[in-house]
Amino acid sequence: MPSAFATARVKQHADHRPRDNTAIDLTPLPEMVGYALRRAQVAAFRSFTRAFAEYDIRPAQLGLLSVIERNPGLKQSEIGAALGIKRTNLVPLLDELEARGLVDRAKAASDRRSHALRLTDDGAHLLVALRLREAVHEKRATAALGKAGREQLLDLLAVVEQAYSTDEDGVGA
Amino acid sequence: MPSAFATARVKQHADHRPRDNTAIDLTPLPEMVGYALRRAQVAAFRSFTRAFAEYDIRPAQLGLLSVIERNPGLKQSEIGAALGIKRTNLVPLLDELEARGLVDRAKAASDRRSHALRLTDDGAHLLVALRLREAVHEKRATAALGKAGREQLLDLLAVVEQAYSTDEDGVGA
DNA sequence: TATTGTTATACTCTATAACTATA
DNA sequence: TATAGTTATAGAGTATAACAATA
Repeated sequence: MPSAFATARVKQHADHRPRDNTAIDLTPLPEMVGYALRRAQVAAFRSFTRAFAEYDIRPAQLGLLSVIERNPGLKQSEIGAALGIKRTNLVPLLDELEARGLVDRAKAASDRRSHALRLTDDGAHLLVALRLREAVHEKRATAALGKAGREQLLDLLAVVEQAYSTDEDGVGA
Repeated sequence: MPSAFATARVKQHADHRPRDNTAIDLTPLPEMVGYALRRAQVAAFRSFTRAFAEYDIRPAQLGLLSVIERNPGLKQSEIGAALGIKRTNLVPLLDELEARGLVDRAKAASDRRSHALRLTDDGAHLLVALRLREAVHEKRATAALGKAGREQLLDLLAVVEQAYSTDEDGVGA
């Protein structure tokens, strides 16, 4: 998709946003940030699944492999906190990566309760391939958004995440 | 959160985006659109859950009630297509709304295979309250993003959804 | 034959409670 | 007592296959 087209659309506002041709009135859903986030996230997830089908890797798994490589020896609880995954849900994720021979759980010498996580050689090699595929996949977004649009989106998403996280009861003071 | 602060952050680029103080290197996850989408969407979902806890309403349910009100008499398959919900998964969702007396499934006269969906009076009344709460909840995003930032985000999300949907194998041509 | 709604089922993500072994 | 990892379990979203009633 040509970048010029994408750039033009980025400058559109609500009135010019693409409308459904289904004749079904979705008002006010398309104007809700949460709804738009959900639609985009589901589309991105499906695209990811297709792109990484040959490796049988899901987004959370790529995230784990990536963080473990950049931070070898980290404890499970630390990685879970960094990625927003509860330690209880991290267990089966790591079980699978370990069973596939991609990650190694070693008893830490300093604190024998915890595990020091590292990639195996297989894991490191696979991650190289995954990163290449990731770069191609990411270009999908960049091609449609434009470089500046993509950066802007990342900034706006960080603001939204922050706004909805700092939120005690969900409806403000 | 003051809008001036939000606007300032919107203009930041990758290098100035808020960094983790966990000392854990997440590179390159924060630069991936899919990862940022996921983080923001989960935060928005949790915020929604808190905001609508007293009504016991989830995002998908608000979407259904909203679309049914604006398009009374629609078939399940039509609503499912409009909201991106498979008809098989729509069944338990509508079952619950019907059991709570919010939605009515009537046999359509024209095609007796299908159901004409309508809100009950209770459903219509509840939706009024839900819309008020929704407006308050949505202000969270607007306050953090600014009006222009929010519109920009909606535009960018529409582009991303489109880009990842038009995508056959997830990695481009 | 095709479509509408349905049932049954499976997998993933998220969540809470309680256990174990260490600290 | 508190923490790290684990187990068990439950709820919700998404997915496919197959069935009955109707078109």
